[in-house]
Amino acid sequence: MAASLGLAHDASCYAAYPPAAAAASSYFPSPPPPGDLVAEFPPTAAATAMADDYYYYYFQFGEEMGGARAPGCGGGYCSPPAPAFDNGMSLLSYGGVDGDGRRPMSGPAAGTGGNGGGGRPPASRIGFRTRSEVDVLDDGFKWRKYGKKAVKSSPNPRNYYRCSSEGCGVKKRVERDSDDPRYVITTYDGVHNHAAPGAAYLCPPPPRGATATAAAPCFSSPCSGSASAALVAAPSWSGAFDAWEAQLAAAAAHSSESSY
DNA sequence: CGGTTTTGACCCGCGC
DNA sequence: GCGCGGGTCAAAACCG
Repeated sequence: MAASLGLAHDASCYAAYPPAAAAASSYFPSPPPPGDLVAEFPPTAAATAMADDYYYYYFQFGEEMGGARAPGCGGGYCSPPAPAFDNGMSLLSYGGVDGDGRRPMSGPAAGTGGNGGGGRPPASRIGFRTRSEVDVLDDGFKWRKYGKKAVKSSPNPRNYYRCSSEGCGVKKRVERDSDDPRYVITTYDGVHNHAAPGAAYLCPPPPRGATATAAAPCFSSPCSGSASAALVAAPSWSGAFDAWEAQLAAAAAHSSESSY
């Protein structure tokens, strides 16, 4: 099932948090810098086919980007903002469609500034392409498999999962990239209405003394419930950033009494 | 024994 | 209307 042996630690570090948090449309405190945009759309046919109506994130890890995991990664959380490209994860592209079904992507602007870029806010359906040897990446949530289907566009079967939490209708699809089996394409559909059981991965607290413009690449402490709620509730990129800033501000204001 | 996985059947939307 | 493909259901098997 979920990553558990061998590369498990790496897998959870590299790919655990982005899906769940991004599914909440709130993962990234800020959009990736334009310079890190390699392509507007997923590079593979399978990925492209899956990106018709949801935001798609293309992650690539480690050695290919010349990056190195930050020391704290194995302990729990790596932040994905720009500075974090040194932590082994890279956001290569992201895209989506606007309300007319077109792909309006012009880089990060499409999802920033409260939709000011012309694109709609991040959709509740998000896809990731992650390089992993394990099919099911541990994202902190508990999933129950409810289907498996051979799809015509890929020689690899597609697996369907539903969040096991009662009342949470989030689903995800997992399949190997037909063009490059080293990659796993994971699609999240919906937003969790609850905190992740493995919340330490998903909503880290800001580091003591951190500022909004200097997010540390990795954290390892569990987060508070309020911080989690703020992140989950953030409706857009800007909202996510606001939430992030709120966390930072709160941490700064209460650093003397915070208890991570 | 309860939760999860498996897997064939079924349903539904879409294109022709 | 029909066939196809994708998504879901649900019962049985499996597992801790």
